[in-house]
Amino acid sequence: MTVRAPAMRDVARLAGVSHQTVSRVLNGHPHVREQTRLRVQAAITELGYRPNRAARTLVTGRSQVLGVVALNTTLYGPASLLSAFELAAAEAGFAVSVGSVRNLDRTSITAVVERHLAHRVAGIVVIAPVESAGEALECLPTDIPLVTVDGDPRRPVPLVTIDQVEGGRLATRHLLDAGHRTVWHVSGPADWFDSAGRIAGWRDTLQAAGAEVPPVLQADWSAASGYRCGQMLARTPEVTAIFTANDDLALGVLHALHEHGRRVPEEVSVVGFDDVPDAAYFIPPLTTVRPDFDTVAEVSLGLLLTQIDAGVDHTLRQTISPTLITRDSVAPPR
Amino acid sequence: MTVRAPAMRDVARLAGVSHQTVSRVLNGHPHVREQTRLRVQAAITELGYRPNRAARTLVTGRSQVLGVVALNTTLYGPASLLSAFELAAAEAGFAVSVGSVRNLDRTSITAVVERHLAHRVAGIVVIAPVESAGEALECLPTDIPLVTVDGDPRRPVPLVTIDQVEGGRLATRHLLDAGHRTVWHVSGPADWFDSAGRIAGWRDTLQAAGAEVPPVLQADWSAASGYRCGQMLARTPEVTAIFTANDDLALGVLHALHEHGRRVPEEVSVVGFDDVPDAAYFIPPLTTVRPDFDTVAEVSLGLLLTQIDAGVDHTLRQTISPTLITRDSVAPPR
DNA sequence: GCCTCCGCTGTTAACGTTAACGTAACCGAC
DNA sequence: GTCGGTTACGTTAACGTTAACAGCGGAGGC
Repeated sequence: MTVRAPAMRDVARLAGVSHQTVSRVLNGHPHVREQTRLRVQAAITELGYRPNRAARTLVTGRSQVLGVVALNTTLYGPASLLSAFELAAAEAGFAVSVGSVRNLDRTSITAVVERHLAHRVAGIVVIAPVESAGEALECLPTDIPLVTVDGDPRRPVPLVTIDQVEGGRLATRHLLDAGHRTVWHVSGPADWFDSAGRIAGWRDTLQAAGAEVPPVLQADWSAASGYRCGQMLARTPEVTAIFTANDDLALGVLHALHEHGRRVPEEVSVVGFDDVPDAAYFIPPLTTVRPDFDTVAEVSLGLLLTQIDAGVDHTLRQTISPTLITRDSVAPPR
Repeated sequence: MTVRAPAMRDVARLAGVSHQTVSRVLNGHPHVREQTRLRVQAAITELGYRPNRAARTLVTGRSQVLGVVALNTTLYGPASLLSAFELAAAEAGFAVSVGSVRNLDRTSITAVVERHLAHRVAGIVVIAPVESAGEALECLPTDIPLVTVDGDPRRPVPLVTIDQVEGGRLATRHLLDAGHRTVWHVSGPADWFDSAGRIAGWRDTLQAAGAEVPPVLQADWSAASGYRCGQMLARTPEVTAIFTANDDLALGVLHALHEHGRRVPEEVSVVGFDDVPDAAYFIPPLTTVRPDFDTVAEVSLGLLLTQIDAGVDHTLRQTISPTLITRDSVAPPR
């Protein structure tokens, strides 16, 4: 038989005060005598008292929990983001409840959001950079703080995002600067905003330089699909420079190139995106674009917290610029 | 001014019943007339009513939330596990609150657990396969359902784990069967149980075969440290077979071998662990050991749920066997 | 000396849900 | 026709916390 966990009134009784005074001590209210505060704190530690968040949530109407809606937390990008966000939230005294979603469809996203809402989360972060996520957000109660990460740039929702366009530019410009006449692109799935942004940056840069714009090779985010695209690219002699929408795709491309005996970077240059920890040990070490996930996490948490505290919806959007990491996979064309 | 969210009594009033009847409908209790149930359900959808989980938690004493304590959710293994667990939990009607922890030290692990306890989580999963996590668990209230994943095999706590020893055996035996006289090992950090298990399996197999047991090269989990070990290995002519404790390490080793002009698999064979999605596109495609994270997630959730429902602590331990995935990085020695 | 204000503390009433119990109505058995 | 049992509800009382307000001293101003 387990005994009931100690509640506020038990602490109060032991300290010889009312439960309200205990509450005041716990919440750091002013107007509590130092001596009383100490007595209460002693009682708390003696009983091993832990405040019941559920009761607090019930009476205040808001929990100290942040809900996250994430798409595929197995990928390096989302996983990094989630981890960074969780750490930042913990520092601010918030717990994080993740709701992964298997599919991109609207109903499953809505279901996850509903679950968060039922728990009366203080705010929601949506890390689901696809069209359907934006749609699902449309028909949501507007009275809850919400931040979208890598979401739809056109939607009137607070948004913090990696500057995908800038990333695409960085990669493409780097290859052009190395002397390549044009750059081929292996993109991510069409419905991801990440893909669209990177394509836009790539295309812009090409056009601004007066270079020919080759057709986009569309893949998913996997090395396997990168490999398939890479096989086509490897067979096309005029291809000398490739920008892939992430590092996994780059690995697949690298592999296909290797199989076809096309040497990197001597014959073909490759630039990736993400700077996964492994990228420096690809063969050859991969030049890539590094998004700063820590900053994205901090900024999005900040946006969420200001909404929670002030109740204001600034409809801000913050853009974090990525940086180019140069390694050995780029060289001038022969 | 936002209006108060509808509560049970609002639904009850609209449906012309008592709030208790609404509760019964919501919880699927029997003894509710079909007609009444429909009236209530209609009222629920009309008002857009969402039950308040906090109130439920308060009165029942248990929330429908599972707490996870995880170490580094950026690594492929933990990320996969977490994602799989979250999906499984959602299906069972549970939300998942993650508590990442930056360091391995006991206090930070305890802090995360305390946070979960304050939220009155229904159960806790600890995915922190290091010594210090086990210690932190020692001094925890025993009245909360708890499952350890990849934890300390010696501790009397329900545990579900990949059979690390078997994985080490699988890899080593495969290399021995290919004709190698012995197998070198690049291990993970010393305080991880994963490392210890894989080392044990490797050593056992070597000894059972009467092969010489080379010294262990200890690394962390990163490709960078794999590369450093790989450089030493590459300079040692008698090395013909290497088993690395994960695929990232293998990538680093592969890279070092390539740099030193030692061809894989012609001169040196390599086997990894984890089967990350990229492994099939390493150069050469990596033979590796695949743990079944989905099963681990399902089993650990199952263990947790039986503890929650029955209140029993079977102190079970379930071991999930990994499988060998053969690709091109292994060949007979010359 | 009285009135006011402020620092400190206690009392009471919510918050929204479930558990426990009460109460009709109905049904079949004897 | 009474009795026990079942079905279909309603009533009341918790759960543990915070908010609102009340009270009670003592300090300071007139």
